[in-house]
Amino acid sequence: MKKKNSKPDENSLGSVPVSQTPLQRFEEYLASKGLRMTEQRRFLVEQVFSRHEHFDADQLIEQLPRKGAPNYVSRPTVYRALKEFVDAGLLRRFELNGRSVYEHDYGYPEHDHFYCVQCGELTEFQSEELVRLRDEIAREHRFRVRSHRLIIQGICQGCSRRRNRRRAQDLV
Amino acid sequence: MKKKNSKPDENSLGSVPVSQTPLQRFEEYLASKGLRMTEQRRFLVEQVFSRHEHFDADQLIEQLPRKGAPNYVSRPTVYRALKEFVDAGLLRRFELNGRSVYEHDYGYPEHDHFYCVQCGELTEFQSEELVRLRDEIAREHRFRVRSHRLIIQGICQGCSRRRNRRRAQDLV
DNA sequence: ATCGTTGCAAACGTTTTGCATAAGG
DNA sequence: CCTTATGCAAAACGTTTGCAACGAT
Repeated sequence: MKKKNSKPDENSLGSVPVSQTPLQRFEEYLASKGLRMTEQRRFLVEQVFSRHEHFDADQLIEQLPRKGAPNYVSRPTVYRALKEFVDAGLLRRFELNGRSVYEHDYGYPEHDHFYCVQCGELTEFQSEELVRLRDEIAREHRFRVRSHRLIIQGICQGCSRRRNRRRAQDLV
Repeated sequence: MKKKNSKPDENSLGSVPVSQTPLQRFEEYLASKGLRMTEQRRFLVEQVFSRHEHFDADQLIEQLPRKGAPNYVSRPTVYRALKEFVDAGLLRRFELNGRSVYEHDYGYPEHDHFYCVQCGELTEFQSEELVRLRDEIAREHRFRVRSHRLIIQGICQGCSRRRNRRRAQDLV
């Protein structure tokens, strides 16, 4: 699956001021739950926040050292850590084509996604108008909003152009 | 998973006039693809449209005759049929908690969902304003919309009340 | 008669689990 | 020292597939 992420401007809408690094925040979370900071968890936080991109468990594992190498982390530990990261508010999880996809949550502004059914690209967008409308709809239905997930499916600009070009050629 | 569906008024927004039954429409789809109408497919269309509710493959299979009984349909055939129903435009598919969930699409107006993280209830709502905003955002990003999927997570009115009541009791 | 469809069993890919060992606080 | 965390192997989960027998057109 391809991905593209233009990191939205941190100074614009929805951005939460970050006073701690993800690692510090995770340490705090662990402490509050009586859990422990381990080499593996520390390393995984580092890896996960080393690049801002959507990823699934397999993609993360691929970018990690292989079995035998220095910082090897086993598959179950990766899965367990991902769950903790979500609980700790570091990551957000959603589902796409039957697998779990993760993205940065901590210190990252609220946003939604376009999903191109042609090339599989997932692009972010932000809309405060959307959040306003969401809250208004929820209020009307007496629903207490925690969060939401919106994916707009269709054809991205790139694929749209490629498609038209091809269609034009077909006529020649 | 619990479900509740107040079927939105067919005369209101987004509703498409239905000139054929789901079965007729499916027959047309099959014919157009050179596929065949079988007892199993006919029976499954019937079952799927016998009640308007979200369901996953397992829930559907549970409501079907067991192995040995008259209208038994095997698990693989159910899965194959569900895929065909989606292709034929009878059903819409989405993912929730790692499994595929299906809902009526044919003749049913566009809508979105509230998902109560407390009781797992999935409730529908309609908003033409939302569709307008979606299209506007997509236009700005030169994205060609095919469809979208929005789930608003939070606490439903019922759970909200139950929670407050309990909290009030705790104070006594 | 042809070719799509079915049921079975077995495979699949992702995620989770039980358990003995290792290691953080 | 006590308890949580890890790695391993194996299981679990929802879903898909190969194939021989069946059935619609």
